[in-house]
Amino acid sequence: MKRSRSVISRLVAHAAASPSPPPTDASHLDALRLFRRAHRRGAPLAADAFPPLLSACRSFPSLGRQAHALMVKSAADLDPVPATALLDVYSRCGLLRYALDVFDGMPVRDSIAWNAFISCLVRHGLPADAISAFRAMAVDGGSPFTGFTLCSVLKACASMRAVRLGKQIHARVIGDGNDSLVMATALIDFYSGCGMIQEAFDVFNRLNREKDVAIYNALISACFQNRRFKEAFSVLGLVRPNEITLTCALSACSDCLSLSYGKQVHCVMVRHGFDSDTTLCNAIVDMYAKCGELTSGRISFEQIHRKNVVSWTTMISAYGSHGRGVEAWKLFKRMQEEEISGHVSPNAVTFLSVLSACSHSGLVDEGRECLFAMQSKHGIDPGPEHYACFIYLLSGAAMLNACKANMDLKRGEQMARHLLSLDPDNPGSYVLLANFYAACGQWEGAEYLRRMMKDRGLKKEAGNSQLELPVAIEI
DNA sequence: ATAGGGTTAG
Repeated sequence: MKRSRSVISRLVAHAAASPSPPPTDASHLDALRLFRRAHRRGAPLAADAFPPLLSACRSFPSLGRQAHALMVKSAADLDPVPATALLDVYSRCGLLRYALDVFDGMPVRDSIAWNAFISCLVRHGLPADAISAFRAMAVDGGSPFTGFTLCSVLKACASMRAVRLGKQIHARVIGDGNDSLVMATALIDFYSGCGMIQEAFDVFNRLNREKDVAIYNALISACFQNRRFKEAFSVLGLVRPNEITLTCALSACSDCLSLSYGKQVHCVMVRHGFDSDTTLCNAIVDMYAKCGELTSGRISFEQIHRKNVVSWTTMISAYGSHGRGVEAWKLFKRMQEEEISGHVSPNAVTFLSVLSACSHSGLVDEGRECLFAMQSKHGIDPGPEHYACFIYLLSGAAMLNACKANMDLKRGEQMARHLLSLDPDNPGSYVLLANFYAACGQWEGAEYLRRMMKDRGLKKEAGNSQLELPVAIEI
């Protein structure tokens, strides 16, 4: 018996969909409150109540578990429609294990269930498993491939560089007469990922329908990924840009160090009022920093309304690569202070950026503190890259000390000069080099450096030795 | 109920 849509389903769907296109955390919360009220009054739980409820759970991952429990109680977990919605919630919340369990427990799997499963594997960086699932889907029968399937598998092919399979899919797409924009965009992205830029252009040019901004963005991004800057900029001129277009353009400006073009993109962004898009703002900060305008980067960073992890990490690594380790460290500290109100926690990349910044400035104690804090305070296990960075930091510090102890003037000078070129405005670097000369008995060199410091108006603050290196190394 | 284009490190 096919019942008409339950009241609870309609109510929740309505709340989740308002304001119309993009559901927000607030509208999801409204939907959840509505559901709870109806549920407490004893409204019957039909299977069709769950998909809209589960959409609302995307903003509150822990509730997905409770919805799952209700589904088991009402046997809705055996129905492929709500089960697929549940799988998708777990997938989007990063709960891979739960998502796989849902798929395993489904007695009936239609194409959409398979598609959601494959998409989940791709999203979690398991392209080989996604391709295996794709083959299993073919064997399974009764659940034919759809355009959704092929789009997800193309993404897996790009990360696996599975050119043969990707081309087979392309052939099938042509055979099916599927010339949708989404499919063409996925194909462009696939060819781009495999370094086949000409094939990407061919897909674009052979498409006989009106193109949208997403497919232009895919082509522009394809050009940049394959370092075809000239073509990228000429394609850019053909489209009315959105936030994503500008983000692509900015990462290219960072790559080819084109400050003048980057500034123009910044102007376009302001003119379009795109300044609330955090991803785009992050790209602006990065562009200024990579093009040498650290101060402009910092100003843009401060202006970001809703800073996320990437905003903070970008600014920290900007300081790091400019040899401003102390500034990077201060910003990292400030990030943790604002964490309480702003809910922005550092991630593994943030810690690597901090470690890297410390290593470029010889901040051994700070680096060590960072490495320990990531485990004990934030529960993130350091990966090999974190240890490698920390070892590099220790060895750099040990090296200069060794040069000093062995009076290895030539090697020590090389290293100290490198330090100076990284950080010419940091008085600590001059003092370090001067002390190194003094330790080696090169008094003229020491005097020369102190004079140079004075001429450049740099003063070393007493008791604030930024680059003091430890005598003994201990971990 | 499922699919396309974007930012951070090394």
